[in-house]
Amino acid sequence: MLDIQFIRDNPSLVKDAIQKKQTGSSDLVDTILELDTSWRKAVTAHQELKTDSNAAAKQIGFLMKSGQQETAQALIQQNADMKTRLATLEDESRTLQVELENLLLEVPNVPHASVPLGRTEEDNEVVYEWGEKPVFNFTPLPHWELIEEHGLVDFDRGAKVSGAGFPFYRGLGARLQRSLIQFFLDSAARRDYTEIQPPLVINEDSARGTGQLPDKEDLMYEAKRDGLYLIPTAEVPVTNLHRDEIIAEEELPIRYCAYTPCFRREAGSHGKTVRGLNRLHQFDKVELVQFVHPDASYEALESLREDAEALLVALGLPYRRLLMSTGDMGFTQAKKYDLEVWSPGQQQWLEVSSISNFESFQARRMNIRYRPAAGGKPVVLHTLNGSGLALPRIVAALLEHYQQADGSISIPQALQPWTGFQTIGP
RNA sequence: GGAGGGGUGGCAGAGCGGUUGAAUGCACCGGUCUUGAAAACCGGCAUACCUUCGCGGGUAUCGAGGGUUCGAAUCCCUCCCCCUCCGCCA
Repeated sequence: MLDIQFIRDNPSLVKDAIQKKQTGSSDLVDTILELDTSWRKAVTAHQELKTDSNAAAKQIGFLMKSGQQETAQALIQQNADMKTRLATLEDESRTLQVELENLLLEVPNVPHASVPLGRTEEDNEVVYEWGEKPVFNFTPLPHWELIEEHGLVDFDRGAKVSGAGFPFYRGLGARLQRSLIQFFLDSAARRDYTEIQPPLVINEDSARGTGQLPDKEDLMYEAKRDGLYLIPTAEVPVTNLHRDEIIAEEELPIRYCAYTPCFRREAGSHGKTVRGLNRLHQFDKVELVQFVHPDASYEALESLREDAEALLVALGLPYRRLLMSTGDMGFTQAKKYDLEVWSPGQQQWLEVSSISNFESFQARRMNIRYRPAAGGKPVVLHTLNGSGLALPRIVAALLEHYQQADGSISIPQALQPWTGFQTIGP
């Protein structure tokens, strides 16, 4: 969420952000400012009365101790109505505060100046493209046919055992995916990310911290009985790792990588875009997360992006980088890139990474601050994250990209040290 | 899951109904002393919010929430977490 002080100082900027992000009416800002004024009035009134009552209590204590019971009793009588008046004022200010906080959660992050204005995904800008789309002297198959042919993933039995979108990977399919995970993690380690194995379930506070709650509860599987959610991405537990902490400035930047399965309900997804490995309820992902000094977050965004792109380059998979427009970038991000890999068997781009700078938006919700080395008050830091990378679509693109005329699939050289095999098939 | 013990500032650890945001020690920062350092001594050292042009003033916070009371870190209730023992278990 945004700092209330920032909204007080820059109401038109915030209104503008709401319009650009298409998250609702910018009247919200006026409502918030009015509420803020009445809240502050109520707080002041309550605190002033509380000052009086504290003074009276102190006085009574003093009288009691010095044996002046009667004077003390008189004072108690005199302030008999204090309690109810206090309770009324407290209720009032608390109600206003809760109302205000709820509205603050509805205000989206302000997009960075470099983000293109847009309404839909059509308005995202392709800012970079790498690699050549492969040319085949045969018709390339989509990955689900290659998978079927080589017995790499079993969708039907997954559907029997768990449901659609919960496949079994088997044999070389399982080994290929595991090798990719290992490759991604090892690459991250070389780039100074500390590996984390986080919990795969999170409590409500954590879901709120990264912005899954309120509003996006439909995204997550819920273990109602225990008040827990299955993680939709490692971003949630890993970013919450430092919730409610004050970090020494010298420790920044903090960089974490984590491999986890991710669980998403994906309610309402159907059709050919969800065929095969394109969209699953459970999928693997290596996530990169950074906690950085506010002055360094845009630099960090570019380096995080490079960390992800280096993986695609190493695998030799053609990809493009999209700079997301204001209308398509999401509620919590200030700036976001998507990386899409080319799927020759489907003749379409597949999103395999999403790389975002949240500035202080998440960190303020989570109350993550750093203590300036020069001394002074703690300052809210900046958080970023990006996939490095999401597995199933990489597997899909890799199978399709490296399929051979004889039906076999070759493994890119860079990956072979991890797989231990050079081909799948024939 | 059962029984018991406990959660206090960066850490350790007092306080167990009144003037306590909280003794003391350690750590940290500044100063005195010293050629320099150590030691010793002196001083400082939580967070959030409200208010003020500013100095400052105020409110809240002793795991979380609620209650009793003129007054709660201290008493009561609920929940969370940690430790010990028992049970179960990869």
